[in-house]
Amino acid sequence: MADLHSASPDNLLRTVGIKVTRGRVRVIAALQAARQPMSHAEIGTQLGADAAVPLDRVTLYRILESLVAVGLALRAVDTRGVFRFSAAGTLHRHEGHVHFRCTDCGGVFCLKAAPPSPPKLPRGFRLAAVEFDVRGTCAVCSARPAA
Amino acid sequence: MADLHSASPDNLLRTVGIKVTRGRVRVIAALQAARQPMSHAEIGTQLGADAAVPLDRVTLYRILESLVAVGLALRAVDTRGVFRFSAAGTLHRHEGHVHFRCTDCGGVFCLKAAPPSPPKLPRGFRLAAVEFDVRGTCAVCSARPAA
DNA sequence: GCTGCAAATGCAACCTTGTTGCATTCTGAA
DNA sequence: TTCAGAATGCAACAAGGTTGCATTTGCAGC
Repeated sequence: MADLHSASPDNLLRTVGIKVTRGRVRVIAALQAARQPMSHAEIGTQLGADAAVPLDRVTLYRILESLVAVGLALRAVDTRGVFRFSAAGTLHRHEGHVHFRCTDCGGVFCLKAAPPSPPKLPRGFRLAAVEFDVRGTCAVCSARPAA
Repeated sequence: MADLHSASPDNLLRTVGIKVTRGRVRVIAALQAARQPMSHAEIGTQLGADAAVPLDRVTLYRILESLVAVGLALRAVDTRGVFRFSAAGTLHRHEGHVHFRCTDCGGVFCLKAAPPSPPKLPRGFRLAAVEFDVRGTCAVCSARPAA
């Protein structure tokens, strides 16, 4: 399985089976190059500066949405309530392990730990998904002095 | 220091040294009565329904801001990027168990199961909170035929 | 290399959440 | 009772995010 950081955007898109468009390729490249999760505004600004043809605001939202849907990107919320996106670490589904979410930068990190088994539900309840979220401050943000 | 849950809103406000106003009293009462952190919109709706005189939107923001500033309320961001507020000290109530979120009606139910222990973190990471969210359909919504 | 269709895009308008400025009202101490 | 400063209400604004719809484009099938 391809590594999401070294693989080319084109191949990634083909692998997951969604159309290869210029916008998606540029967004994936930007996310791969970023060291920190980026907000929608940051991605838009960077793409606008990099290319003669800026990407439409709404299209960017929809591209990010589609990337999150197929697992190529991760979405988190920072302390100001703004969505931040990052390239997914690996191509395998994000069901088999646990996420650490940095409440400062919005980064999502995949932990090695196995997720716990779902608890017993009351009668009539139907289980759809289990999410084990660990929150705190990542190494980079911990080292940085508080703003 | 008085218990933040049993103490009357009036006393709490006097204790921290800010003015006792009708708006603040109502907001604290609502937060104390809530079982879950409430969004600004939820508080506004509830106060509007409870009283003949609804609280101004901006005033509610400022009341919440002042309560957070003096430590009577806590502010967090939910997964949709919306601020949620809770009476200070209520958080410990929700640490000892697991939540089930109904994706249909949005209801939150507290399960009896004990939450799993937090996994080992990489070097430099700081743990703040662990959230074990189970999602699905609650008994009522499961019984009801799909819309 | 065409063709057709679903998917993706661009544009405009809109909604929600949160903030700022300013005039008015109210709290609480003197 | 008085009154200064804090709190409130109203209007307007800003940022982030979503929806509807017409147009363009990727790509599968021929």
